[in-house]
Amino acid sequence: MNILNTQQLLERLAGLLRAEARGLLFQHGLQPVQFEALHYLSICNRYSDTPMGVTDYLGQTKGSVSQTLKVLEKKGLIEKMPDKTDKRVAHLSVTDAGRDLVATILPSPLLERVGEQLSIQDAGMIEESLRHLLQSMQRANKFKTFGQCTTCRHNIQPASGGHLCGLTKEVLSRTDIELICREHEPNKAK
Amino acid sequence: MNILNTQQLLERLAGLLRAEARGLLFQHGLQPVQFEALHYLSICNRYSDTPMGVTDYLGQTKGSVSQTLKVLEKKGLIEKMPDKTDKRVAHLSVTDAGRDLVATILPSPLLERVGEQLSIQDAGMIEESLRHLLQSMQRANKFKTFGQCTTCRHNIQPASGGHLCGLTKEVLSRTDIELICREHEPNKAK
DNA sequence: CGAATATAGTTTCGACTCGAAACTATATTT
DNA sequence: AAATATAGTTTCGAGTCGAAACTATATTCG
Repeated sequence: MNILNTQQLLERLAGLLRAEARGLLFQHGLQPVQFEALHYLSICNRYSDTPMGVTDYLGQTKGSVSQTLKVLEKKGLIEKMPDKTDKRVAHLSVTDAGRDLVATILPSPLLERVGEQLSIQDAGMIEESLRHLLQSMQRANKFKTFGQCTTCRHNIQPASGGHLCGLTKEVLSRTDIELICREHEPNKAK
Repeated sequence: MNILNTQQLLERLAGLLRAEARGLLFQHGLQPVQFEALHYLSICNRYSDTPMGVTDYLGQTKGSVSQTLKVLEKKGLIEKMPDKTDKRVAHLSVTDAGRDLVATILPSPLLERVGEQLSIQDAGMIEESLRHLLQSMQRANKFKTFGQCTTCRHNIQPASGGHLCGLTKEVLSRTDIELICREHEPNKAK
């Protein structure tokens, strides 16, 4: 396998999809990250549809997410409702307009056109190849996702500030947590 | 073909590669887009190693690109040199430090490990699938492709041997044709 | 119980990216 | 020679994001 070539192919494929989404999103005045939040809210369960849920999913700070959600709400794509029992938490529901928007972006119209033009065999081979490759990459990582601490369930943020890895019990510097980790395990919805 | 599923696979694959690169890049204080510019300069030919070439490639404004290049130059990763004949244009060359940096990011260490573990047949099928899918998507779209001369309709191979660019009317060396070009336009669909 | 602490979320501020437009300098066209 | 086009830089304003301060509500613990 020509590694560089394969990597280039993957990146250009993903790049085409991202460029298409950016273009469609632009017509609605939305940023990619804002759409990611909207998409997440359209597929997450009722324990995960809160600002903190989005924060965990996106791996950003809650301050940034708060602003992202403000935009989505102002555009009428989501609605905020207080939790019945815990008055601190808010639940976010995607409006009909929001769901319509998600449907225009996903699945990719470009990829759909391609799918129609490919033969059944070609399409099957492509899908099988992608699945095989992803499996291999996960195996090469020993099923680890190599993410950053902000999205890792081992990460603990004590009141004293800074970060602590619950797995190694070590204090992590600002630099540490930007790096990807072999022990990374994604945060699960709470 | 399950479009949504295929799209998800592509995005997860690209996401793994991007997360890995982000982590490595952070150690050098570089943004992903800055590395993209550096990488482009390390593989483009002498008609394309200018600020405008980078601008076309990145799809940003020349103002933004100017700032990106300023960062790369300040870090000693590229060098600027005036064109011999046209005093308006500058050529950008990647320094040894720049090439070293590119080499640590590309090819992906993760993907390299995967390549070692796959069988020849599996690897070939994956690569072929990706190429097939990208071709289909590029045909369904009409994006700037920035490819090599071998796939460019400007490329002419005279009987005398060697290569000739039909656009610039210049003879191209063996190394020339390995580089990607901003003027690249794909050959008619095969 | 009440005080300390933890948690959900918002607001504010500063660093940074990016696009638009003004600007300089050189080439090309008419 | 003048008008126009092109390469590139600088400036400015809008937007994103993280850090930290802040509000409000829950939970823990002495």
